[in-house]
Amino acid sequence: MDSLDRKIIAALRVNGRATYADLGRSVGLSASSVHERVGKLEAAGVITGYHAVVNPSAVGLGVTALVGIQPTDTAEDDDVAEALSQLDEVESCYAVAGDEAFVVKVRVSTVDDLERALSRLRRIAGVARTRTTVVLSTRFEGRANNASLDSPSVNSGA
Amino acid sequence: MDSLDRKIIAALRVNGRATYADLGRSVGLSASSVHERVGKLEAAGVITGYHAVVNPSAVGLGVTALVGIQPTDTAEDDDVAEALSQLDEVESCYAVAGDEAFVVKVRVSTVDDLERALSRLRRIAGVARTRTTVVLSTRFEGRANNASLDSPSVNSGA
DNA sequence: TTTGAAACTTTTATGTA
DNA sequence: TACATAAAAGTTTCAAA
Repeated sequence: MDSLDRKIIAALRVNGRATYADLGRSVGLSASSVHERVGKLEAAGVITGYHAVVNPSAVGLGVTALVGIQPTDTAEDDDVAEALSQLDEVESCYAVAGDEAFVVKVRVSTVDDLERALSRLRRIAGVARTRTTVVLSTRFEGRANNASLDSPSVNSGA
Repeated sequence: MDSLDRKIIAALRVNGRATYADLGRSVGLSASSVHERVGKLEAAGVITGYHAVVNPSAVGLGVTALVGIQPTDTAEDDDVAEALSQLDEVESCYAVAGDEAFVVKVRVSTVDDLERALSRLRRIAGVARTRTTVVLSTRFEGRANNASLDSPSVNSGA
């Protein structure tokens, strides 16, 4: 990964639909070179995908909550995570340090749906308690950290 | 928004670089019709952008933490949020209900960097205390909720 | 690794139903 | 709206450097 790769990545984080020709113009390479580099970045697992971002309210998901999951004494983390992944409302799932095993992000339409989702979460085997933090507004989300792209990365743990 | 729009959105969430021709094939519409619909979805603010997703470790951001921000009595939320947005390490910022004003997601290279980031957070005017939850592993993140796309959305709060 | 050229595909504007 | 068409643009492959 050199500085050109980092520039290409930064550009694709801003606009995931940028054409190779566009990218080439902005980094000073031919479209075919960019194509080659992007292919390698994808193959190396540096770029893991491209996704359209949708306004959650516009698709009827106006309610967001962060939920800490406290496990029972005998809970198997992997089983709990698997069960969490089965629930459509759970958008993200982080295994965390502390007395909670996971923190998940839940998105639903209404507070009624939130209530139902929480009761579903609590019924998962291995879940002892949940602690819910309701999101009042999303100030920003999923922003690129460009600090990491300005300087060569030491850690290539792809 | 009809069922075709929802299918197009779902497809673009899975693959943000799908061509209009691809999308047309998968929803049974011509490329030009898809182009027209996607343009409208973008203009209406339903689709807010397209982004490449990068493996954080591969760009040297292997340490993630969720940090609750407790405000001082006199803190102005908007000022705190603005200050949070100035920090590169803060990837997402949610205003929340409860005794914390915000929960933020922080991404850095090392625990040393995390320590520095937290001390930076605590120095923000209006921040009384922080509560940090270290992420041990990301089981999944930013997954599409397809439940919202199966049925017509009532809430079009774009 | 980069490039330009060639073959192929997609995009995008226009006209029509 | 949706579609077909066609010109412009982009993608992708490949041989050469």
